[in-house]
Amino acid sequence: MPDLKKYLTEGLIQVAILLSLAGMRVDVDPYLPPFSEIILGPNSALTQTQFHNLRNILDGYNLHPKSVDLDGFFTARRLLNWVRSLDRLQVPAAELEAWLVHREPDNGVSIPAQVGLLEEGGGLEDVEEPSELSMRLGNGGELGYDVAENQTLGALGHMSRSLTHLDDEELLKEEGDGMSFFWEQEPQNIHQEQLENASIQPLSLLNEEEEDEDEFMVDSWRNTNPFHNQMFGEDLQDMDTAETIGDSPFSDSDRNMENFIHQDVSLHQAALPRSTEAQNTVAMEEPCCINNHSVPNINLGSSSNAEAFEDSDIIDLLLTSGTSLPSTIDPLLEEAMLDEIDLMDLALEELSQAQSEEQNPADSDSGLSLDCSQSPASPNGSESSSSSSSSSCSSSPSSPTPSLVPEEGAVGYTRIKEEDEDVSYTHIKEEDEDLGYTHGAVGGYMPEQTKMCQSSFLEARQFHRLPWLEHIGHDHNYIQPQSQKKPPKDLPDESPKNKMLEHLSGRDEKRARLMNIPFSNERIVNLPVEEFNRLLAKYHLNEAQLTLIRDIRRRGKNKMAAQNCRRRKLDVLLDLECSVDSLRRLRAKLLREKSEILRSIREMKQHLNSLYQEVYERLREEQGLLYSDNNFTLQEDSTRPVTSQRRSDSHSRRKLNKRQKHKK
DNA sequence: CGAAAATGTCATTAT
DNA sequence: TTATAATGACATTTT
Repeated sequence: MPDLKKYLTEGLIQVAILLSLAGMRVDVDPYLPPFSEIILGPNSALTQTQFHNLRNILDGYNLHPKSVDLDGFFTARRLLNWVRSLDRLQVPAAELEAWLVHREPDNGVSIPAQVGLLEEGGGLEDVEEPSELSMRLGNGGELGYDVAENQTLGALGHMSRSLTHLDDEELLKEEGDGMSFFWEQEPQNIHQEQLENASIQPLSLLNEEEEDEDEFMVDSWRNTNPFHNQMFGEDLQDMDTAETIGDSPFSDSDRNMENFIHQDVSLHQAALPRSTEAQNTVAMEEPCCINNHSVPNINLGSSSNAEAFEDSDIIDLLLTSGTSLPSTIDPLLEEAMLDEIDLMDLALEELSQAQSEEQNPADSDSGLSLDCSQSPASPNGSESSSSSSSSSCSSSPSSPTPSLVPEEGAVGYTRIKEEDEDVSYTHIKEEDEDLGYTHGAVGGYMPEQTKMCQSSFLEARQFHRLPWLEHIGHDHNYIQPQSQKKPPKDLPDESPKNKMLEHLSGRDEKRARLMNIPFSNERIVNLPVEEFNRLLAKYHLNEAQLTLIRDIRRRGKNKMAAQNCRRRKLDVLLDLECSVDSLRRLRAKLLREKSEILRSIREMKQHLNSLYQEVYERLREEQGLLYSDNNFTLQEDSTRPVTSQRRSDSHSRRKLNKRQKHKK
């Protein structure tokens, strides 16, 4: 009776605390330490076992002092102590929900597994299941287990599935092992199934830069793994294993997944009661308080609040890795990275969004802008640039230009040339050489103008920068060499007509006129070599004229080449910027996913922890035994329900099995 | 008028 | 070998 009274008192206190928390919606974190102390303190009195004494009990064990199993055993003991210390916690579901609701915001995007259990249909089933279990327990004092029940475990179905193939012998696992396996198995179970996702998802993400990353991640996560078991990514695995090793020295190389699973299954059945959830929360928050000396300081307990939990948990995960991780430094680095990452995430997110907002428009326009900056000089160049940009634009927004400029890259160049040539040809045919100076040149560039005008208003913007565009479209590009640059200025003594022409034409054109070049600069520049040579041969030109003509041609071509070159430069620059942006977004996305996964892992562990608690609680209630985990273990096989057995009976046998497995 | 950007030109190299 | 494109560097022009 005194014990019962004690339990009730504790339960009342806990309920009161939870209600207050839920009602007030106050940040739980500050309350947790005292809260857990209040709850666990008394319980610990009942269940606490002197950890150092446990080693004495181990005499029967055939464990080598240095063997991992031994450490694992101790860890298990501590875990069990902790679990039992929580056994009396009974919290209504409503309270639990409140708690979870409160906690969820802390986690931000992620939704804790517990929440999922409560909120989702499967979760409801789970909640209801316990009643059945409790009845079973009440009747037989044993935890019944069968596959069918497992399947009803909704959220836990994932694990249950794996449980179905467990061997009976596996059921006999010491609690410690169970716990350790519990920690260890998760990764394996999950990883094997999900590694593919891990490897694939990032890749796919590359192509999904624009999608809603958060939702995608979370949804996929939930869908694929109701239990949030899904883990992908080697680092996660590493962390998990590391944690296992670190927390529970049970770094059994042969992680007896089956054993673990078995217990887990039975635990599921027993843990389904809502109180479990509450216990989970409590357990999560105050693991070490139970037995500071004995509790394995499950990293879960290390951090009670969500935020601190996350960071600390990650840290724990990373730091606790004793052997599995390449080095202990890596975790530290990773931790630091994670901290940075979280901040970076936000920053990048905002940045990327801002950029996307700016760039998308700008991007769509960027192509235009590029063309604008590039095209003004030469339409040919614009097309060429568009070609280059188009290649980049596939990834970069600059691509829009293609619509304006259908031609592709080299094709664009050639085609443009042909076009120009055609135009020039027509002009040549239609015009006299005299006209060629003015109309010829103008006509030659007309296509350019039209193209430019069509390309975009931005291009037009630059048009008015170019006098020749504003007027007849004369290209003063084909300017004479520097030696010839001065002369035009030195020739103010031209007739008004010449002045006008001078104003309209480039210096090269003026120079050509002065030299009496019989054809337009445009033709000089744009004619193919054959035509050009034919043209030169057609007229009897002196050496000075030929030199000038060749210079004009060279400069004109180089001018266009320079324009193309600059255009390409800009395109490359834009492409790089786009690439950087997309990579940033991808990085942020991956980081978010990573944190989400870590969070899910933590939650899963918490949940399973609570399940263990629940199992022992049930056993204790039904069997009326205040046995300690030291003396009793859970046993189960396909033919019998879960039973508690004196450890002494099964101790050696289980160890034997374990060893055999090790050997395997 | 000066600064910055845009454009042109030359020299060089590659194709 | 020639013609031409590409490009860095510098000059000139434009804003």
